[in-house]
Amino acid sequence: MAGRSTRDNAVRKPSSASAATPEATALWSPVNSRVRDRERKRDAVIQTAARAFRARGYHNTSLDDIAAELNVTKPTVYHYVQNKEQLLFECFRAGLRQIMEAFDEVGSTKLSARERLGIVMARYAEAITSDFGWCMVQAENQDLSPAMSRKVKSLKSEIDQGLRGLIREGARDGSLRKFDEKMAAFAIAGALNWIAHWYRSDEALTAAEIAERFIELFSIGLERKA
Amino acid sequence: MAGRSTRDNAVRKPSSASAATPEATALWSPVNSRVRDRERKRDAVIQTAARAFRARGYHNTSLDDIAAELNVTKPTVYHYVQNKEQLLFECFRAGLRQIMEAFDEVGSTKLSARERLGIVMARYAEAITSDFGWCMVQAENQDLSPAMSRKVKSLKSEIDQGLRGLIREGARDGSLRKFDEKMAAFAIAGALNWIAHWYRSDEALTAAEIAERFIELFSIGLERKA
DNA sequence: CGCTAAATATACTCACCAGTATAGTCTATA
DNA sequence: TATAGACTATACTGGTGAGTATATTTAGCG
Repeated sequence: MAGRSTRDNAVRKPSSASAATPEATALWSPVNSRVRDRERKRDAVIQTAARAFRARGYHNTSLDDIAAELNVTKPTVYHYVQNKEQLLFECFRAGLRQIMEAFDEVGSTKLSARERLGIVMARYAEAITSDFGWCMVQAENQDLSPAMSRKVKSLKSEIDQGLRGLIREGARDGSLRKFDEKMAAFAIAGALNWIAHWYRSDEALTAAEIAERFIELFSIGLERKA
Repeated sequence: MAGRSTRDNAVRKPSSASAATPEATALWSPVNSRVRDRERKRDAVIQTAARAFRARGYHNTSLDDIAAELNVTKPTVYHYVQNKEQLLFECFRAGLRQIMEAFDEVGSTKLSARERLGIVMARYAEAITSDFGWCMVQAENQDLSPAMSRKVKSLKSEIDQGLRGLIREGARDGSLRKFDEKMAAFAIAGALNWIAHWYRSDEALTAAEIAERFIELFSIGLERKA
């Protein structure tokens, strides 16, 4: 659908742009517009799968369902992904990427660990409320082959280590008090991941507002100051 | 297995206990020992299902699997539960019960809301680390028929309301500061529920120890006191 | 002992669905 | 305009697993 309409006007640029460097020419050559098109379609497949998985669950969504939502048939879906499992994995990875980006961005700043943790939590919440976020949380190991499961676990562990790292740094730079990193990271990740279970798009609060409250809660706690 | 061995010695008590009241006699009559036996077996089915679901996931566990683990065949399982969905629901309910009991116990004490919240959280953590706890967390709506889904939702909502209630009371009795109840309840429930995703029985910390740390975290937070 | 009901098993049905073999169609390009 | 290959569809296979029809055994009970 989106692919069909974008393809036509992208096709014949190269003939007029042959003065550019070979690399640039290659970028806009028809064959590469096809490649980009393919990627765009692939993304659409993954996005549609994510929405379907979130709506009905992974096991209750057949590839025929997904194909139907894309107005194509099953073999077309298989033309873009190897199998259903990989589809879930791609959804998982898309959600993960958003969170990893937050760590990357924040890693190159001079902010205190506490401030960085807050930023990561906000981006985390944003990611979790997306269709991909749902897949990230739900992509439980039992749905995946051992090989995929290992991959997922190691990627999830990166997030966990990122959180623990920030908490540890907070103890060093004095912005956070000393506390069992592992438990703190699990508590924060749990609270954030759980958003995927209750959040609906008609929710009164946005992801940013939810994150704001969570940050306050994990910062100063619930106990009344004596 | 368990059913087979317990049946034999439970069967012929009534003959020697016929001096008791009719009610007591009835309690120990063969027909009632059968009833109790049936319930015990049913519990065994549910317990086994919970363990299997936790180990391999709901959709990757067939009723043949469960039957095999009980050394019986599928129709026997169907003799104790109506269908697979109900099996999951019973597991869910077993986990839920433990948490509801915590609320009940704590409701009749004179403790501060903060103290009561701590006790509930500890029992909650305990429940979540059990096989039933896993089912409770995972029994997502997409696995259940609309009718069951509604039931599950309303039961889950009771827990949520219980948590919110304690937080609200804390603001009244001065043991907790004022804070968005809904978000606080979601954060706490999320952190606790998430335990089911990472906890393994060989975990260094017990459920009680995890709860202890979570309680501290949610009480005073991570921020270093200025 | 013989009847009744509970408990369990054998041996199916039926639907669903992941994945594929095969054959068309369209498009860029030589 | 002929060809290669990218894309998509039709129509299948094969396996799995929920649920059941039916028979058989076991245990209580008059």
